Amino acid sequence: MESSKPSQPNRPEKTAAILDGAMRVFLEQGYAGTTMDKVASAAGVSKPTVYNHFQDKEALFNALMEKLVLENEWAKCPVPLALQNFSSEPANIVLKRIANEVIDKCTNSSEQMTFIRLVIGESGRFPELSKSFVTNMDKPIIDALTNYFTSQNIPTPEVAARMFMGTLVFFLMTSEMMGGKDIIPIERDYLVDNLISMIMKQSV
Amino acid sequence: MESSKPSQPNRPEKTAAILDGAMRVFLEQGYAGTTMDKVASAAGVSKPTVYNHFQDKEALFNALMEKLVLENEWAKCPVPLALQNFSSEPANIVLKRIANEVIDKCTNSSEQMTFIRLVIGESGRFPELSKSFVTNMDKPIIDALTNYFTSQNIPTPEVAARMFMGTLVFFLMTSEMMGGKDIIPIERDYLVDNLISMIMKQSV
DNA sequence: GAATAACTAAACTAAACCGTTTAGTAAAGT
DNA sequence: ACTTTACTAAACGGTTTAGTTTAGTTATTC
Repeated sequence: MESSKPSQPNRPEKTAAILDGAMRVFLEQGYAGTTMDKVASAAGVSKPTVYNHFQDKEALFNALMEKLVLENEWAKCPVPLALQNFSSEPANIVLKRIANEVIDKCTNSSEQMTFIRLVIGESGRFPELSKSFVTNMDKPIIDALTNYFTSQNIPTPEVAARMFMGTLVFFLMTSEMMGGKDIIPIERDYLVDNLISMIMKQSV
Repeated sequence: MESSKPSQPNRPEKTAAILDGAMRVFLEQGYAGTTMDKVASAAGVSKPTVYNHFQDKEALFNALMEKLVLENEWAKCPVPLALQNFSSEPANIVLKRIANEVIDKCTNSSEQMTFIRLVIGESGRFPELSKSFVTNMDKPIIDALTNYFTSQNIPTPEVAARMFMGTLVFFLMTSEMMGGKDIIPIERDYLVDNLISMIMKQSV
């Protein structure tokens, strides 16, 4: 007789192993460069098992990306949290800690950078992925920064928030992601300190 | 007898046609997603001709990217040119024109955006490509802006230059490239005007 | 008008890929 | 003991790919 459940639950630990292996392969090979054999091998699992847990390559990719976007360290991020209870410390201290956390998170583990690279690289062929990224990663940070700059009496807080993040992202992209550290060098503390000071001087 | 030239010049117009077809395919399909049959077809050329003009897929990709980086509209860019002869107009007018040219160049033709997306997406597997991009595109702009801000008595001109470009790039990336226009919306003129005003207020 | 150089269309090779099937194993429940 | 469930290793079918070969075309040159 027909079994009523079209897709069985399978073993959840295998699902996790497949997603973990898929993450390593997709992140460094891109979508088209990833083969299902490599995924199965990286997951320590047989290929039919991969297809028992996920319908096809695209379904696996989407499931992985959804997981990475939602579980990303930036989402449960220090930025919104640290700014929510507008800490009583002076603003330049708070902002410097935030900036350093963002930069460290990208420079210490190459995974964050590789993930962003993949999202951007595939944003043409997977537009929903990049929109989900903006919704779950950029928007919370921009909103939190905007609120914080509002509380600090910065005249145009939405603009200040984008200047703050934009400067850090541009620095990370050119220096780390694109190997431009020695081409347009700038000392990290010098950039962060003066970025913060230029923004805070606007306070009325 | 052996012909003394291992690689004949071929017809230069065919070389151009191949590069043109390759550009269209590589830009929208990425490296791994591009097939040599699609390139030949897009170029209006037979596949053996492609291989007569370029040794293999990777050589064609590298030749195309080198050409795009060097011939890019940003390289012979309005930014360094417009700033070289520090025009006598007021700084906020000059900067606004620059900002609008950068934004327009990205929003009007999707090609610029697709090119940057490809460079970032492949920067892991083709690190020389992204370094060449930084050298030929980012560095001239940052240097020109730094010189300009120096001439305008902005205290930390290297930082101001990175804030200016970073804010614009972050805006373009989130709004246009990643489809975040409606997720974290901001009016373009509002952003540009206040970005410039916040930087120029630093003038001593 | 024969030789040459650059090209074309089409078929081909060898390898890789996606997704499936087959046969069999290990562990659990009944 | 027998069945069921989740898995494995290996192979397979059919497609796609990078790159080559073959045979023939066009145009120029001598």
